[in-house]
Amino acid sequence: MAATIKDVAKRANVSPSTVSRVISNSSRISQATKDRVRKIMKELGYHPNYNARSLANQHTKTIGIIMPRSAKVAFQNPFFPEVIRGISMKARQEGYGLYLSTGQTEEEIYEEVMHMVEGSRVDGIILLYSKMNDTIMPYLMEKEFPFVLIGRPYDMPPGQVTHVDNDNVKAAKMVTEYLTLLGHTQIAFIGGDSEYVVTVDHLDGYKAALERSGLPVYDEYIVYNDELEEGGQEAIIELMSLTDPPSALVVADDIMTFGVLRMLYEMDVKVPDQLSVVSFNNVMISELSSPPMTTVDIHIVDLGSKAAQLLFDKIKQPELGPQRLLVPHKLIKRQSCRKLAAKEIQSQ
Amino acid sequence: MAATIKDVAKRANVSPSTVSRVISNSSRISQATKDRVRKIMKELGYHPNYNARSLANQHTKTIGIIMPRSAKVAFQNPFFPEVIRGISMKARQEGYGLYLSTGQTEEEIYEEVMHMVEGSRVDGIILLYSKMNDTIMPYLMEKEFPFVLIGRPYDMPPGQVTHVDNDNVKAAKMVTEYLTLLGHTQIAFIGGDSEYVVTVDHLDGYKAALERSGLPVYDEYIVYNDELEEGGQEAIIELMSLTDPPSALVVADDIMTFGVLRMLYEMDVKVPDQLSVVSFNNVMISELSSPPMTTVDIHIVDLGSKAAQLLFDKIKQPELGPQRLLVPHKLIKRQSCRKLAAKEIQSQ
DNA sequence: GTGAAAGCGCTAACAG
DNA sequence: CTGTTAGCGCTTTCAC
Repeated sequence: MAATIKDVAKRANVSPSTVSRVISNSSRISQATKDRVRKIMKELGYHPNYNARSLANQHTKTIGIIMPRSAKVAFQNPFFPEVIRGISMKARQEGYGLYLSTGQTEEEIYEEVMHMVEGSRVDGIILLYSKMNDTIMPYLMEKEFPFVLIGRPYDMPPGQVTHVDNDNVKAAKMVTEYLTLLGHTQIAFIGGDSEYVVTVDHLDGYKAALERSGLPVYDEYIVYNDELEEGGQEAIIELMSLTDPPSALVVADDIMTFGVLRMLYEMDVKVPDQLSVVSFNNVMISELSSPPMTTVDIHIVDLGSKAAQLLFDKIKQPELGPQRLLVPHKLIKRQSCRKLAAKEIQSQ
Repeated sequence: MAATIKDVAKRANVSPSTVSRVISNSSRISQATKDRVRKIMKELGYHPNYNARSLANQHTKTIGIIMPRSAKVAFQNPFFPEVIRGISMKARQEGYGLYLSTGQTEEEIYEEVMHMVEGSRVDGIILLYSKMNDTIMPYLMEKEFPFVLIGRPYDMPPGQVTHVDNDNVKAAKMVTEYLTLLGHTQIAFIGGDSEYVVTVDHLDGYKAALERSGLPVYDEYIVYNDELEEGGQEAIIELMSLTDPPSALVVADDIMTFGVLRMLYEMDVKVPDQLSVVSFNNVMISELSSPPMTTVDIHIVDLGSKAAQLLFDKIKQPELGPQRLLVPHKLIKRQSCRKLAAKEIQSQ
């Protein structure tokens, strides 16, 4: 058995409480005893027992990370590893540990969260996704348990939940306008899973841009997909077999774009010559597509570390009201878009 | 404050121990009281406190996952998310939680592991990597703490540590031979970080294959890189600027291959016409490269779930000796390799 | 500046 | 089949 606080106490001829106080570096202990006790701790290889400590002082110094259901798809997407990296950096800095959800279905995840919360397994929670009809968030709110959302709450009175997000509407509007500025008028949209809030935001931005440019919104130009690359592939077939196929594409996600690009290659449509493509995220390998893709950098790591920061603030000062943080985005121009020549531009 | 076991006991007119027993579904409790107590638990919204439980029965039902240092590079590579997914599936099935390391340097990780172990934060540990001169493994062995290694122990008497691995030597030999069968005699090797055991295994296999085919091993044909795609790019420049450049490449990793492919494209060397490429891992997006890459599927998810299984076995039966599991690999032929015509084949 | 004692919430002998 | 009791290892009043 590992050495306990009592063993140290005995050896140092002090009481357990004194040892406890030197662990927490209390100011009411003389430097002399501190030194002596610490020396003994070294000798005995003493390490405080986390569970005992958590039990006694009612906090765990660990935070829970909730992945979306279907970790399969999730983990394939570099988005999640990246936000976790962001969280991880901040957590380490603040001395917190990370507890990962493993649930595969909505119910499993719900149960898991419940266990984390009611079983005092974690001090706070970060939700890595935001979807509609979510049951987790309402639960957390009702319990008044510290949590922060990465993304934007939906179906909910505003100003209630602490979250960090990109301005996805604006970003989508921006890329769509970018495309119109290049002369495109036939711009299609391939969204992600329509359950996720980010998808509705993208769509809103896309529509707003079209309207602003006086361009019509065609329903056939709007398709959804939730299966990442495979999804991207199906979507593109649908789109390109239209009688009036688009000359430009707004794609929800870089990985999906890989699939789109691949499919396009096989269909022998040249990017960007025949079709321009922009997407979102700027994941590491984005620059390695052929051609290198133009995409929106959403600063994923920041999303993670900011979320963690907000959570720690909340944990330390529970009286803090709901916070909201927007992390900026940035268009990364590479080689998947082309400016149309004047004569190519179709009139509506 | 959340309801405790005492609250339930009082309400149900039983003793706390009885409640405890219904939680663990002891066979010595009558169905009647079980039902009654469970009903009360529902009513009160009772959930057992994890820390108290862990403290009392000396186990945590959670396992630690140790990532290699430089989570930056690590997390970029889909390998890690994938093995975690494998672990995650098995863990959930067995009712275990996942605790993730966050350390960025060898020392930080060492400390973290120490805390996990000595602080009774986890019941066992999975090491996601195996490198030379590692300090973590010796520590774990000395403590006789349950752990399993993904990869192969190095610098260590064999049969000491439980691990799951691919036969990387054989896999590398296989792909190299595949290349020779296609008529290639000038085969270069781009390895990963030379500190990692997988890299030395790849190299061994590569060399063995060359020797077996009576082909010489050129030092200039062997380069290492640890920075994934960027590394891949540097490596390829070195190689192709040789007076006698290779006609085929064995690359350590799919993501690196993306970089290689990209660079090759820019240098205007055609794959597979001018250069054949094979790599390892068969990560999800591998099939989306241009051209789709030929690679070795190492069944990453299995690596993870098998490792978890071995760990749980070990935890449940500590007397169990060191186990070893090899997960099979499989060559996935796609379009990055070409068979040389008879007249193209260089004589040595 | 330090010690004694109670308690965090649960489990596990030992009784009965 | 169920209750009593004594911890698990640490923190934290309250004394002195």
